[in-house]
Amino acid sequence: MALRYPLVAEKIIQSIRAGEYPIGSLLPSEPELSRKLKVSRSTVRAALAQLQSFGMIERRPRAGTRVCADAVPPVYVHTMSASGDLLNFGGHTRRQIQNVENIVMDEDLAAWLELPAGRRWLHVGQTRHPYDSEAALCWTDVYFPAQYAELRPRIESYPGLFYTLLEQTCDLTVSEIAQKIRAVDIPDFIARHLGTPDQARALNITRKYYTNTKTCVLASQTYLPSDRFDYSIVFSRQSPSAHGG
Amino acid sequence: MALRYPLVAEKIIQSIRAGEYPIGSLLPSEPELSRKLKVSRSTVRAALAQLQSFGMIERRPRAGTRVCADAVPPVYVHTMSASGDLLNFGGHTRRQIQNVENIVMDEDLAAWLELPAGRRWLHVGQTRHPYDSEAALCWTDVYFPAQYAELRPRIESYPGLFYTLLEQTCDLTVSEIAQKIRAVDIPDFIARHLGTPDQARALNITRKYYTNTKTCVLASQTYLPSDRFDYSIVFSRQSPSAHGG
DNA sequence: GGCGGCTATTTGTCCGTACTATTTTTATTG
DNA sequence: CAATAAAAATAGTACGGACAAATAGCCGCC
Repeated sequence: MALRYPLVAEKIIQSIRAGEYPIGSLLPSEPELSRKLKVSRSTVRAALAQLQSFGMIERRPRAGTRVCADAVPPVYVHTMSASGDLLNFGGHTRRQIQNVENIVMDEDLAAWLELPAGRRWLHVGQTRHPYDSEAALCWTDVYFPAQYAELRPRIESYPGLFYTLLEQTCDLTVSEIAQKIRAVDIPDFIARHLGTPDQARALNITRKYYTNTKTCVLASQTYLPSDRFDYSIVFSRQSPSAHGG
Repeated sequence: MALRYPLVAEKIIQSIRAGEYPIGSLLPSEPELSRKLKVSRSTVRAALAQLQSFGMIERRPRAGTRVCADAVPPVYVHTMSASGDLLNFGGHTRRQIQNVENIVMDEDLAAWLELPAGRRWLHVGQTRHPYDSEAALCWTDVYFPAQYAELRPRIESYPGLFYTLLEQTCDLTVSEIAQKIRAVDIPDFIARHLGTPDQARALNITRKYYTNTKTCVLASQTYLPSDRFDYSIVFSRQSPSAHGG
């Protein structure tokens, strides 16, 4: 028996290539494809999931399916080991906690982090230093949900990354990290800690850590003065075999 | 409304950790889990698909589901589709070439791009615009090695990404992309093109494209004004091999 | 014990229906 | 004409049922 959803996927790909659904346009809706191709909506969805895994379409809930390529594009992968650290300071720096306090997230901070305002969080402000100097290299704000207050006594002494502490202590699993990089001016009080001139530029990296239920269990933002840091990644082209399906 | 399948996944993970389903053992069958957890088999399958993407279980048709880890392996993967574009402008912008010229790379530019000075390159300056406006959103400088001058007549009309043009025309394969992000001031002549105030901040993204012989065959840098752009990435925790639909 | 065949089991696939939350479009109002 | 409200459209989720195909274990048999 011939599986249907790969055939449906192939048919849609050929329609895209034939110009029926040009790049940038919306595909017909799932029920419409279901009627047109005479298969159930489940089968259409399985086919579209395959196209999505190929990177040929972008889907947005309640807004449609957009064509973004007419061929299976090469895929580049950046693999990041958690112990290998999310930034470039592997074991080259030590952490220095500057303050720990309970806060209610105000509107400005909530807008910047793209989180709901009004909730209570445990805020940790920290700096990083080279092992051979007292000079601060960068500043990080970390925000734990207030419900995880049990973490507080362990924060100072924990040597690893905070999200691993969270996973171990609170019995949860981080399944996704959303990261945003912006160019900003360094806030004055951070500039004083870091010894940078006023109006200096920095990379601001915000991260939100999510469980598989899409709950944000940790947020952080790091200020990297532009005279000391950049943000580098190497993407490698993945072997085509991984596409097999 | 609480989604069910992530909750089911979490419940199974905790059962595994609690020793109910030890590593190496078979999970109960899908219908059995469906009865036990009081959700439909579809929901069980969605949950197991998530565990599989985490690399915690192995599934074999008609042979069962085997537990192979009691924790999510600490690997985060960022998959970047090449035509699904390296930045956030999918099909939403059009390209406008501003100038094409042969240059010799001077010391300053070479230092910024971290490439050897003195070599000859073909430089292309371009802007990106929304489809419904003439206003320029961002600026990109692209540098081809001068030996690939055969590309020049095709640059204006080629609709896709330049590195794919390079691959097609010059019979080579890009196997690695090195990317660096920095916070900068927008240079004056670019600020004039983009209509941004003087001294405005921007993200500067430089990319170098390498073949498998570690030869740099393309370099680019993009200025993204900080009032219009950020750089977002989502890292997913999953087994690098698991990519199918 | 070893072999072969039968059977229940199990995942993968497919169908049709229903509901939800949000976006997009249309109609309405000031 | 702009702002607002209502309606339609859409992807995501969830349910329950059904069939296919190949495995694994069981039985009897030699």
